[in-house]
Amino acid sequence: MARQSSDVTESELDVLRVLWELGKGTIRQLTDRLYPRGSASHYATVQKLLDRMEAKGYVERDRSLFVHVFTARVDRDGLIGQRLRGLAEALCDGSLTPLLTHLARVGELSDEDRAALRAIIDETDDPSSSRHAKRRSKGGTARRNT
Amino acid sequence: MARQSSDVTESELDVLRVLWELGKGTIRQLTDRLYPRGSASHYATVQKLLDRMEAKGYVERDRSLFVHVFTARVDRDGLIGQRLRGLAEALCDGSLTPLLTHLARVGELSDEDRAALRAIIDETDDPSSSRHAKRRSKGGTARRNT
DNA sequence: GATTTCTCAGACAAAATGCCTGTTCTGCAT
DNA sequence: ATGCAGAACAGGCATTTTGTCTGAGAAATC
Repeated sequence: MARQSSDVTESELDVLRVLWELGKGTIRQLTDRLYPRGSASHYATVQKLLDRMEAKGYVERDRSLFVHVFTARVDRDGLIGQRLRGLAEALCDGSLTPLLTHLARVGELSDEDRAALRAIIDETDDPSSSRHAKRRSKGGTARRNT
Repeated sequence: MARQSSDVTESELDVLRVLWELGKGTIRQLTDRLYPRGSASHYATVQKLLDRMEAKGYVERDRSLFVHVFTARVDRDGLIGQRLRGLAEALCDGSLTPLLTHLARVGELSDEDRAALRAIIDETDDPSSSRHAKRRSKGGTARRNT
């Protein structure tokens, strides 16, 4: 009835952010960063968050030392991709294109953004085509939903 | 401690989808569509969902007739935008650009998609610039987060 | 050996979510 | 008019999530 528990929550995301920043860390290090002058409860809170994140596959735990060391198993871009895919699944029948066009249309783009975007499009383009070919082949490439 | 209740849930999204399809509808119509051969409980379920969606501002309720008629107050594109903005807020410091580049990079694009995207970029581009200007001004446009 | 620090297991309240049961009210047919 | 089908509304409930916290035990350090 409620959520299916596979997404990252806000507090878990806080932990991830610190992990991204530090590269890796123990529970204490993460706790100190998240709750300056934190109590023993906060330590346990972070621990529980890490437990759940490990279960969900978002962090890796190195148990070789007595003091466990945690590493992020997903980076920012990975999370972005995951959420975008979820969004596409929920609202666009699995296709990412509507999201892209929405952003291009409504997102405020700086000149740099536009230039970068054009570069990416050109780069991703079929290498056999010329750089700014407006339209090379008309049919063909089917949309994949996975 | 749980979610802040302003997002659309999965079941609510189901209701919205039917509303988008029909344009508008009574509770009974929506119930029939969502639960073919549904019982009285299903009717109440849909009603509760609509109540909550009205409270959140996602649907509008016409009380002028005895039988209330509901309309979606947000369309698919609106929801997409809302979620994209939330995503940007959570993961990209409010900037939509990383989402855009991610999609352009990883999203499978058909030739049509690419062409359409290029058209949008060109269209959104400052009219004073030439169509494929690689870089017109260097500084300038600040990124807005709202 | 004592103290500290860690891990681990479990409990807890608050909230969200989906579902269901009444109860009341309206409009219509008999 | 009166009874009845259907609608609105209010409230409750079970389940799950989420963030927090407690207590017990194991390991390390002094």
